[in-house]
Amino acid sequence: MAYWLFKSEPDVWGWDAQVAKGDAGEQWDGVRNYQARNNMRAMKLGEKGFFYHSRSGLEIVGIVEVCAEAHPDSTTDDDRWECVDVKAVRPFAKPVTLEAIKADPRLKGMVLVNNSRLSVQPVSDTEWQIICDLGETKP
DNA sequence: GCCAACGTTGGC
DNA sequence: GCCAACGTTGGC
Repeated sequence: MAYWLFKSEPDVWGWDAQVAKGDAGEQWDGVRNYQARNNMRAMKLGEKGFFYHSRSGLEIVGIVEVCAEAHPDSTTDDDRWECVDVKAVRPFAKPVTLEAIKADPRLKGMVLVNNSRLSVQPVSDTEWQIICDLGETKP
């Protein structure tokens, strides 16, 4: 079971908007980057990911779950781009800020720290556990 | 709002 | 196939 991290600017698509979609979820569209797309292709139904607010907020605010595996992105005719559907699972009791992640030596290897521009990233089991602990939220 | 870092494009 | 120019992302 792999873990992931999804980034979104809260002004465009934030946690509240995701929650409003309920269990039906919503497609994670608009990704136009091969690495991010490949990560989505690798996702399996039921896998979980962090929901991160980029640009303003800069913190992990909740947990989402993949509720549909990769399919064509309906926001473009370009068949190179695919997306998964995700639904909100639960919010973080305590959001985990980028600052806190950077400050934790155990999280030095995170993609979020080393390749901040990648919008859909893998998260290791250990990183998942540590961040859930920091957020006082069950994994 | 700025700008560094990164990815993509396209001329050669 | 190289690399300069350009566009975009995201932390600050």
